[in-house]
Amino acid sequence: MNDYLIEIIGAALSQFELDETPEIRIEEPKSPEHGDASTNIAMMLAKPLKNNPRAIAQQIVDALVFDDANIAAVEIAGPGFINFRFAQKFLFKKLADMMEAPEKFGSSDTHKNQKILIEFVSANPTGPLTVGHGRNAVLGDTVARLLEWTGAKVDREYYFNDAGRQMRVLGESVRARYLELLGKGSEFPEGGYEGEYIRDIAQALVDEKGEDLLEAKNEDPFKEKAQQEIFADISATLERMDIKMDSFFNEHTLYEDGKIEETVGKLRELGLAYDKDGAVWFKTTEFGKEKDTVLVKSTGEPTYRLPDIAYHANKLDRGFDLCVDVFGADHIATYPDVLSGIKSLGYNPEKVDVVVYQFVTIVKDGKPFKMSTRKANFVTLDELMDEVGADITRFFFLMRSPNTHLEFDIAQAKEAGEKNPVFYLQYAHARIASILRKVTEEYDFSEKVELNLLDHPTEITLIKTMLKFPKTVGNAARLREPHHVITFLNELAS
RNA sequence: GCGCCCGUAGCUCAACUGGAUAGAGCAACGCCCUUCUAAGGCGUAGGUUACAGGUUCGAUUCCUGUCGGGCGUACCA
Repeated sequence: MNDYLIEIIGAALSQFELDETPEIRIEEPKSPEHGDASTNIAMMLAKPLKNNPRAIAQQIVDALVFDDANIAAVEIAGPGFINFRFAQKFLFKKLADMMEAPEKFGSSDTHKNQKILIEFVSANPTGPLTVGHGRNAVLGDTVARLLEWTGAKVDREYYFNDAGRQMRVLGESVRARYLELLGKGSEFPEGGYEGEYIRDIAQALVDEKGEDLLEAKNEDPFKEKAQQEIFADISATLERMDIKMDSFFNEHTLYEDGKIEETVGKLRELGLAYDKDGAVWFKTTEFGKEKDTVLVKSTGEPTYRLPDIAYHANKLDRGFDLCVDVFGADHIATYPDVLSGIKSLGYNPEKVDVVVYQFVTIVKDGKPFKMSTRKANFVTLDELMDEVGADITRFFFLMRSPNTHLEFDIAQAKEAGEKNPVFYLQYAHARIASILRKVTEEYDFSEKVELNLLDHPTEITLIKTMLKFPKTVGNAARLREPHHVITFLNELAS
């Protein structure tokens, strides 16, 4: 429809002698009094034509030639808007189109033929997923679905690292609990993981191996067991949320392939990496940063930045047209460095897109619930789902724009009445389903349906609202902001 | 200090990326229903969009500055 409007307006504009035709933009007015579509073109032309907008609008309208099967009325309003009212015939035609393939309604091909990799969750296997990971997981999965709906081929990838300091501490923590369980009480490592799940893993080891591990030379067997158990736990949690990963990428492989070395080497050649104080530094000052950053510590161990750069290069090497990363606000600092890195290596940084989300606060009994991972009084994603269910959990995580802080009110989520936005929508769905069931008992829909009977103002409004769905999906996908869909559903249901 | 994000009704958040009269849900207030409590129904009120400038026909939206909050600013991830 917009294309049609642009076409007829464009034709009407030919009466003016313009050096440069401004872009004709079609908008949907907020208020139904202002019609179904609107353009500000007359206001845009006020300056070049040195005439007042309303007069220009009048000239355009006078020259407008249109098919009255599409448009019922054209009005000039306000400072110079030209408003169009769609003909009912047009709406019914759209409605009929929609009913041709209802399950595809809203999908589009704006990302057709695009291969997109979306990386999310990416929690290292040091403990159960928390609510923070939950927002990440749901956001990532939903953005993936939106991209699929707009025609893309999407791969979901989980990036993790089972080496490194964190995992060592994890192994030590398990070992300490293991010794404790066998009555050989040792000191608990400083900064170790205190969560109850560590004890469970240790218990599993005691059950399996008895005292065999007392003589273990290092924490490796403990680490391995922990990783295995925790990963199983994470996978189960994701599955519970109906999230399926296509691939898991272990940071390890970057070392095995020599990609880490290669990356440093290339950066050195480019003069962007240098040695100082026994460490290798990345000249981030070249990219507008205040300080250079460390790529490889003096211990020889890389910081996370280096593998991140190598990983993104790897993703782009795999031929994806777009790589989307989902991560929390606390990780934002590495992002510019990664972009600088891959740009230096000759990749197009525009192929990397980041969805950043702000933190989640759990509100319990009307008060924010303070969480600390180290003290293990965090709320796990599983606990949250135990409390309110998987669907509601997903919904609440999507309800808000990613870049605002999210308050997850447990009481509201558990509320079974209309106060709970999830139930509000579910009721709407249930009632429609019930009407459909009743109606299909009495009527035969294989016959042609007389859509013209749907001429009550509320029915027209409903049709118009429904027709906004494809645009909503498009926006949500493009902006990677799933909450637009929820906002839409609320409008539809009300 | 510097960087990113945010500041909208009492609270939690929308506002289709620059449009016309800034919208929902809680909470509040009023009425209806009710043996009481709870729930429910109808309705009302609630705003200088943090503040000050700027850009233009038009700003919650873009730019600058100020104030306030969150997150970073590690040879942690």
